[in-house]
Amino acid sequence: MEERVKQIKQQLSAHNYKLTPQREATVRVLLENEQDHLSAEDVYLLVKEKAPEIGLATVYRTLELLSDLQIIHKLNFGDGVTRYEFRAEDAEHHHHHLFCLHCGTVDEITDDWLGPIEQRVEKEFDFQIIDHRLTFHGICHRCKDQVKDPKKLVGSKVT
Amino acid sequence: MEERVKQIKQQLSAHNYKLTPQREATVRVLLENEQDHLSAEDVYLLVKEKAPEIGLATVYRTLELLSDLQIIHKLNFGDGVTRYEFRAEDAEHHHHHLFCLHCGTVDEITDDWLGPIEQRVEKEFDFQIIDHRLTFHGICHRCKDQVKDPKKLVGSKVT
DNA sequence: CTTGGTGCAAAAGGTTTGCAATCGC
DNA sequence: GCGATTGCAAACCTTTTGCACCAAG
Repeated sequence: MEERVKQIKQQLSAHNYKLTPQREATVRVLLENEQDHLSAEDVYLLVKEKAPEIGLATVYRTLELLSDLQIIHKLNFGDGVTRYEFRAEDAEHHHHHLFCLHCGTVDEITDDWLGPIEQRVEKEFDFQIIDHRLTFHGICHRCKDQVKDPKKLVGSKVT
Repeated sequence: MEERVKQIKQQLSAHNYKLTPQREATVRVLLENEQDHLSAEDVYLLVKEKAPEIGLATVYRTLELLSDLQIIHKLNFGDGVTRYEFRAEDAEHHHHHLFCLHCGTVDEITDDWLGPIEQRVEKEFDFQIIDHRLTFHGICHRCKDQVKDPKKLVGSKVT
């Protein structure tokens, strides 16, 4: 935990940015909720508990900064808000998401199925892959008993 | 073309909706630009050429309706706008997107690599898959000569 | 008539920006 | 003191909604 904060501090100063108290509070919230895929608003509310004076704009600016430095990832599941997650140092290309259409929860899965697929895409379509997004939309194990007609969930809000 | 309009008309009336002139104009624009992944604004501007009196809200309502009836798909590549594409009758689970981080163009590729992967996910994570999204982010063949440092494109606007 | 559909303008919701105040060398 | 950073409020942009009006059975 502390090492990770320190490491991020170094990444920031390498680009001439400071780890201000607001930025540190934001980073810590992100670290403490690493598997939650928080939205900016979520982060804001959590940071406020520790640093009540912080403004929403600062949170947005911090998230943007961390994203630019590739410390965190922006995610978009089409439900209207951007979410953020830490970038795994190496496993970047090997983790995907399970988005529950019923409760909106995002679970994470890890695997490296896409390696061979990416090679084919690069070759066959002359497309230089930098990153990918693979998300499965469906019903999570927590909701499966509550959903009678899954088809109903398809077209609606989510992209 | 005409058959497809007719077919959509039937799908609408099956749910007690009419194919009004505005809806028909919208559908035709979608059909005529089937591989372009248009945004609502794009559709609006194109429809206006044929039916200048149409309102943006009607376009949104029509797109929402078509999406609810699962005639079209909403897509979101994290660049701030929702895009729309026709739902292939059967190949639904077998097409993916190549999103160019430089020019924003979306190309489509078809394949069925994900079948076995989906089976594993359903089993291993007890997650009932309804749909998926697989998008490769990178540099398309049209842009590859203009981009010197692809890494620069990673964190920025796009999720 | 009556119901569904439309256009317009206003509202909503998430995100960004301008600017004056503030912080930390 | 000076440039970076912050908080606030206003602006922005896409999408949704309220409402009066229109159109077709």
